[in-house]
Amino acid sequence: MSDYNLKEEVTDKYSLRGRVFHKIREDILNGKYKENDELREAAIGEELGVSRTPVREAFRQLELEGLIRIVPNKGAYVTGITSKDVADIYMIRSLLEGLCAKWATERISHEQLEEMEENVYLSEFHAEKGHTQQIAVLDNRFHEILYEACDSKMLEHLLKDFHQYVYRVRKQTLAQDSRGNASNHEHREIMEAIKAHEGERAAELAKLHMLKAYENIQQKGLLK
Amino acid sequence: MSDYNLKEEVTDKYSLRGRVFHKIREDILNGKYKENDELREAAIGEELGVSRTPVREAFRQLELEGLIRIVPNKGAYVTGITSKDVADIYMIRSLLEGLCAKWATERISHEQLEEMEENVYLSEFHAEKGHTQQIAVLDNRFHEILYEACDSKMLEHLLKDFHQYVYRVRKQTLAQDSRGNASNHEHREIMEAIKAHEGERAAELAKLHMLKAYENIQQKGLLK
DNA sequence: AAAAATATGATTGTATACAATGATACAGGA
DNA sequence: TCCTGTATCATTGTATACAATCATATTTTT
Repeated sequence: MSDYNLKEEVTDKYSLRGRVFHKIREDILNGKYKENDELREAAIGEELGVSRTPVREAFRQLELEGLIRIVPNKGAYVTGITSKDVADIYMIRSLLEGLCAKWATERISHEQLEEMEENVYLSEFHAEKGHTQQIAVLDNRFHEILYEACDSKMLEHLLKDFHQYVYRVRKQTLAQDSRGNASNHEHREIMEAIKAHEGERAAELAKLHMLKAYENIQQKGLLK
Repeated sequence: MSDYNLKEEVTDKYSLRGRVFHKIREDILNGKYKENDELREAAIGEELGVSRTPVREAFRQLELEGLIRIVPNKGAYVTGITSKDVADIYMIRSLLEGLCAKWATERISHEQLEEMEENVYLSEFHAEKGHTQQIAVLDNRFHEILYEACDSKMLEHLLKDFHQYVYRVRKQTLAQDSRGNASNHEHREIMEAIKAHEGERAAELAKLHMLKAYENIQQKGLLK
């Protein structure tokens, strides 16, 4: 946040430093490194076949993203997400996704709208077949399309960061399915509101979509 | 934001790396390094009396904060803020400051409320005397108190980042005064709504406060 | 003279060396 | 036994050395 955090991802995605950064990040989000685990520069460097230098630089970035906490002269520790953090993020996201949907209504390109429609159809198809894995991927993509369609680098970056940040929690929910149908229906409604150029309705629906997603997480008792 | 960008500032504020980071950041926000300036690792390291290593690490963080843009194998360049960026940020901030004010209403401590009241009184005093410099400082502080009072590390960090990010633009507005009285009055209204435990009203007022601040920037033609 | 190829210098990227710091284990004394 | 001081070791912090890359200038070729 810090920062609105507006890093340039595209340019460095394939540089060595970029790869180290993305790899560690992925390992944290996927749960390989767990809450309060200590990350040692040398060990990770060795594992990735690089020296400590790029690892250290990646650590600094991960700290700013809030995934690790660096205690000077001591070490780097994976930060935990408290249930309050998750609650806060979903509340913040509900506002921002609403704004995003409103802007997207005005600014979405033809191609983006088509991909969104396709996404909704495909997701409904996979829901019938019970393909939870594909539904999860499509759910992620639906929101990404929305973020890109709002045509605001600031908002897009912010929402993508939050989206990733709660991934550790969401992973569990998505695996449990059950909300898949409801979620798909909400996606369809948002898409149709955007298609009909009803910005305010799209905003309201996107906002509600987030609040319901949070309720689901909460009810399932996925949070401590 | 990225941010959410949730760096740990306290722990490293006085480490060497931390100092380098904060110094460069300050130099950018204060305008010493201007839009599209190229920052050379060696030159800055020499100026600060350190080697390139801590400078590089600071660069990585500044990139994530969106203050500079790193082109691999080429260099680091100060990012410009477009007028659209500013517009987007103020729109986003209006939503988030609203949420912040609502939460603050429920969670503000006695000490924080007292400091806020004092802040409002002092600001009105300095406004009468025409002390623009003090008004600017108090204005910054008013919002910081609000951010801290909402008792959400996530939201606090996000808002502080945005606050800093638009500092480059706001500096000019604040120097021009003129909105000082209106702004002070809005601060007072927000404070009183919080004091009266009227969360929704505080939210609405805080939201409006942001939108008016943006209108002011826009009208003054401070943006390209 | 124009274009292409090459050489030169400056700058970033990475690895490594050394210094500083913190944690742990052990020894000595109360 | 418990506390304290010291030694040792692991780890991070910083500086430096070298490699890779890019921009520019120079030379060569047509």
